[in-house]
Amino acid sequence: MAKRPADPANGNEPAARQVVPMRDFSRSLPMSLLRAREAVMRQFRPSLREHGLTEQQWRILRALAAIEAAEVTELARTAFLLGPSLSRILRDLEARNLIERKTAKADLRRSMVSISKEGVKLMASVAPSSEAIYAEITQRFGARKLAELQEMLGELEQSLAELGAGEEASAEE
Amino acid sequence: MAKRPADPANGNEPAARQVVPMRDFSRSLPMSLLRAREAVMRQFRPSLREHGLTEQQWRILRALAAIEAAEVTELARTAFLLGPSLSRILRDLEARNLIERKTAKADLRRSMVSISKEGVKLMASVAPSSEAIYAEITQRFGARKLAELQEMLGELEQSLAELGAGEEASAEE
DNA sequence: GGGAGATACTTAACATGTTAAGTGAATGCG
DNA sequence: CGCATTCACTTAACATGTTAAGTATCTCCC
Repeated sequence: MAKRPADPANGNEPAARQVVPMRDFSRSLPMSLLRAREAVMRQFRPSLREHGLTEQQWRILRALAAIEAAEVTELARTAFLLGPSLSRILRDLEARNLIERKTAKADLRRSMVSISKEGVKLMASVAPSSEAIYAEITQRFGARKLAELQEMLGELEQSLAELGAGEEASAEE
Repeated sequence: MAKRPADPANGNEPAARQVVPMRDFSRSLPMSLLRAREAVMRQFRPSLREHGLTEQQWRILRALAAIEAAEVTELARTAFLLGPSLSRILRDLEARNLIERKTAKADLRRSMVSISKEGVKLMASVAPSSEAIYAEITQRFGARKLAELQEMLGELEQSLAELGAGEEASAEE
């Protein structure tokens, strides 16, 4: 193994040091978004946890609270969850009696999901602290800036929505 | 009661309809961030997938490519992964010979992780398309707006970092 | 009206997120 | 020195993300 010259600073022998040219990793857009979201969610998680809810379960309850009932697919779109995740979570929420399910009469494939009374009660117990946290975030960051940020995020989403739609050219089979 | 009046439109009986007052769900900051990030990652995932890498594995390789070697904890911070996730992924990356590990001589608890030659080779094969995608995103959204967005995201993170640090007053034990 | 294809989910399998507990090694202090 | 504490990581356990398959139902066209 006389393969490498001695390393002056320490006994290690790194295989590479900036061999592949790329942007600074920590400043990439995905990382920025990830970190920002984590910073926000970190504020909410403890409160949700106290009430025995995960972030996703909370999303589902919130989505359901605003409407009477929804098909699973529609709910997935609203709560921004993939079908399989939603399936599992609905199973658990139903077991906890937080939601109710009934298959549609007209189309036996569809099932209509709605929040139960217990679900509403749970939501009511979580909402105040959740709203308080959101208010605190808004105040810290600034309401105007927050609105601007959300505007930009929406535009970003728009820009990319067009992109991801019509092209599956390269390595699809 | 007669808790609820009959529902005129259909045979269902929803337990609640906007019973708990909350902001419009789809416009909450966490959702905006989640959707934006998903829109971005959707662009990258296919390319990574072709090379047999997940998003997180790619983050680790990128982080390692810029430095010679790093302790696991340091790497977790850089790649923004929790310890347990990182442990598993490192185990797998090591099995695939994409990284190398050696325990530090001075402190047997620490292990120094570095990217291997194979790892560098793999990175080199992914980087071009990854950079191209990033360039496309930048162009679509606008370089200036992108910079602004990242600036705001950083500020948001800052605002909340202070908040989450010094307070564990309420229901901690 | 019958069968091919599309739909609405659900299951399965594997990877990661998240919290708690475990393990071995270093540190500090009596 | 001895031992409790802290530290760096790993394992474990459970929930979700992600893709692929499976299942039942529905649609449409011949």
